[in-house]
Amino acid sequence: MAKRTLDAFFKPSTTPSKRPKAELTEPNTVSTPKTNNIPIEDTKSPSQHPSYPIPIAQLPSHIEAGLEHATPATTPRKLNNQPHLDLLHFQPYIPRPTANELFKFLRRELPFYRVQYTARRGDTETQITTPRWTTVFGIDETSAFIEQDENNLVLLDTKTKTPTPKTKYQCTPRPIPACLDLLRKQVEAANADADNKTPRYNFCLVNYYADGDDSIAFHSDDERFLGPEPNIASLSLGGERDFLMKHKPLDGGNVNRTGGCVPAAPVMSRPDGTGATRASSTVSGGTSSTDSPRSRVATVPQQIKMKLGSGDMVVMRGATQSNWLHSIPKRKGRAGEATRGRINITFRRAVVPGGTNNYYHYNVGSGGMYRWDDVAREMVLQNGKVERDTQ
DNA sequence: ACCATTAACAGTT
DNA sequence: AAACTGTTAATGG
Repeated sequence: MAKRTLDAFFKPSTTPSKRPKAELTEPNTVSTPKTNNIPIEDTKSPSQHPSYPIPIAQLPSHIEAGLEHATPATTPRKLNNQPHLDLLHFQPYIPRPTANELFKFLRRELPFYRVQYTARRGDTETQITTPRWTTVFGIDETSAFIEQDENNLVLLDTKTKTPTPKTKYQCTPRPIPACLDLLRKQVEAANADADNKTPRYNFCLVNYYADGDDSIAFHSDDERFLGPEPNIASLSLGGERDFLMKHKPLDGGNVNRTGGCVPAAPVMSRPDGTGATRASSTVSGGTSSTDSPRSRVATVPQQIKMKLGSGDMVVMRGATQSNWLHSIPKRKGRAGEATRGRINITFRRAVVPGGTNNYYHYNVGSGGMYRWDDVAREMVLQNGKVERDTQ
């Protein structure tokens, strides 16, 4: 393993393609194969790092094989037939059986959090418990985890190539573990454009929707810390859930913006300055009879509903985030579908430290860490050990 | 086809 | 943002 130089790392070719991305991407975690009598695939040591509350297992060889040989499982369907809409839907990206195995693996191996935070609404403060389980890994592009000695990742400032000062972040950034980093590389490759340019994600957000009560409200991932026209790949694993999209209101008025994977930090306006993103209404459809005809005009919100099944991947790009809202609504346990548990993994690229702070704040927070308990069949707070937690 | 019940949806807090 | 409330739509007996 010729180890690349720092310089090589920070100047990852501007040459698109060609060189396997593996060369360009952040090294991640240990990879010390033990050569015993056991198949090396099953002896790969877990990803470890001081920022992790627990070691994170590597993918079982059968899942890894499935990912490498059968991905993408289908050619994506393009959805760009509406204003500002530009997305790809792989149905699926990972073959269902493999996706289901991956779902169980990640649910069992990753640390999750039920983040609580306060939101200021005008003059009132409300306590909010995020209605889903979350976790996150990654670092914005102003820093990078570099393999210093063997199996030792240190955080360096991208420009100065010197150790990142503790004061740079209000959180403890964590490198993307090997099991997710493999996915990251493959998803990047699957997104090569006509010029063979691929996105370069540096963040991996994971959501676990345990049942139909877990959800995410309408929002856009359009914070400035993602740069303009962000490319965000969203992978679904496990139970099927509805994914809703609707165009942001067109009319003037309005203020708020929604942000990122949840509450955007401070309010900011869209890159184009119009700054409006709301989850409110608009409507009309005109089905109702009680509605007086005069009261509706314009703003016909086009709404899209799609089922996201295990292994499906949606990639939102271009003007999508600045013009569309999306959500995973609550669902009653009907055909048992919404009760099956679903994991969503999103890959994205943050360009400034504010993004890192925001993501760790809202996806890890400062509360306890939970892990899936296969016997109890639910997330269980990990007591005892722990934990110096972020920040 | 009708009614009763529940889920989805729009609007407010 | 997310919970809550009132209204409409879907469902199923």
